[in-house]
Amino acid sequence: MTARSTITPPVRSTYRHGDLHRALLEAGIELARQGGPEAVVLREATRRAGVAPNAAYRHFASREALLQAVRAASLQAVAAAMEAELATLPRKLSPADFARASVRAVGTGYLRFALAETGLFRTAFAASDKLLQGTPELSTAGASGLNPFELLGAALDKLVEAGVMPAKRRPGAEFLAWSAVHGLAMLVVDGPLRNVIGPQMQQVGQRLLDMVEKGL
Amino acid sequence: MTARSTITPPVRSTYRHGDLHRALLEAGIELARQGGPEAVVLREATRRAGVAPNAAYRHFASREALLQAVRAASLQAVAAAMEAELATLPRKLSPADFARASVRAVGTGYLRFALAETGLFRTAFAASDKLLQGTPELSTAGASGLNPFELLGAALDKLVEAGVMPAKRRPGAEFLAWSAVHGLAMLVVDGPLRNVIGPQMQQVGQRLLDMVEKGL
DNA sequence: TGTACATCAGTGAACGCGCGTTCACTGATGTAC
DNA sequence: TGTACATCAGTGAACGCGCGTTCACTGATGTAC
Repeated sequence: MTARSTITPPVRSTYRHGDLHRALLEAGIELARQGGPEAVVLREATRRAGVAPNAAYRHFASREALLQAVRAASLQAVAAAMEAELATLPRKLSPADFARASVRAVGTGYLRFALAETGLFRTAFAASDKLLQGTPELSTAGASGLNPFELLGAALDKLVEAGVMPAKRRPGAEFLAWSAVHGLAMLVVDGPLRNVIGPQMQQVGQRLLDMVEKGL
Repeated sequence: MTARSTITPPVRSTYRHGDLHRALLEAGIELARQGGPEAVVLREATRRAGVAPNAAYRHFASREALLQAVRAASLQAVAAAMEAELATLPRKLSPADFARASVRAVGTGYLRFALAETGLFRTAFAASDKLLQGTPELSTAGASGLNPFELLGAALDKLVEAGVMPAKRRPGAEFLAWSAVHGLAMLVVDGPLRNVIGPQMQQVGQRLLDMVEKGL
């Protein structure tokens, strides 16, 4: 999938690199962007940073640790995409409309991100051997301080506050909305609908959000 | 994840294996069952069949070809799970209720399979390097002769026939229903909800199907 | 019915690949005196 | 202000691993005569 780097690494005049931690992380993010989580390869990251393979171990305990860091950055990027979509909402909506539009914006941001940054999307939400136990998975926030899951939760809360959604249906509603949007993203990005949908994606996405809005 | 085989391979008295094609396929399915698509490793399959590694090439052109065969078998198993669920429906429902129950059964079968056979589920719906172009992906049918996608389509057709769903909303409805169910499956099976949901899975699944039913 | 021979399933050995990781090291930095 | 020295970031070489795949082969089968 992603080829080994053939780029001449940045020549360094100093013995110390200066900011190898950051350089490795950025190389890792670039690898994930192009090839998803399995493309995050320690040796390739060091190659791109212009450094011996084992130098990475001064900054990351293992390949898995680097991957975790890349994953965290990916989640942050998902949150940012959602926030960007939320920021486009007109100010002068009624509370009910604003709440509805917020939920849509969160979903639209998610789908947009999945299509635009497939590799990072897959990295953000792929299974990790590491965190099999413990739950602080989604713990990386965007500018608002909220992670993707929390952004969705906040939008759903508005729905209740505005009286659009009965409070008794609120608990667990994140899982339902998230499932719908996540499923479409996975089918298109990584699954059997890669070639089926495509141009109609925008439209299908909006219909899906209609379904969620009506069905919640 | 899945360890190399330490099992003594079945001792063979004949020079010819007899049915190596089938043996390799079954070994591949077992590997996928335990570890998903990336666990389908040619050498391990030959080890389990008690045969030299290169013997596989008499029956499969490449590792990718074996993986395709395993994928086809996995899809067939998904279809079978759906059919099993459909078979439990009471006969004496009204057409409308039967149609609604059929859609639910298809979804329930999908979710059940994803939970019970995680590895096969992931294998069935993972991206393949091979079929990046061309669309005959889901072309493996269950006993009814329909593949999972077609089973869902048939259930939705019944919804229209019974007058539960307006015909104009029918086109593309597969994508919406499938997305919802697929998303929940992926989040739970391979994603960040692995540890969050779990016991409540049954209940969340039914609420999700409520949402789909109402939202379509 | 018996035998030569083509066919082809499975073997043994080897290839090159790239990976993660460990070891003992070297060289620059910056701090204590 | 100058110097000894501890610290620690990066190096060079090597390890073992398991993989997919290719090569020239060997042995059993079954078909043609």
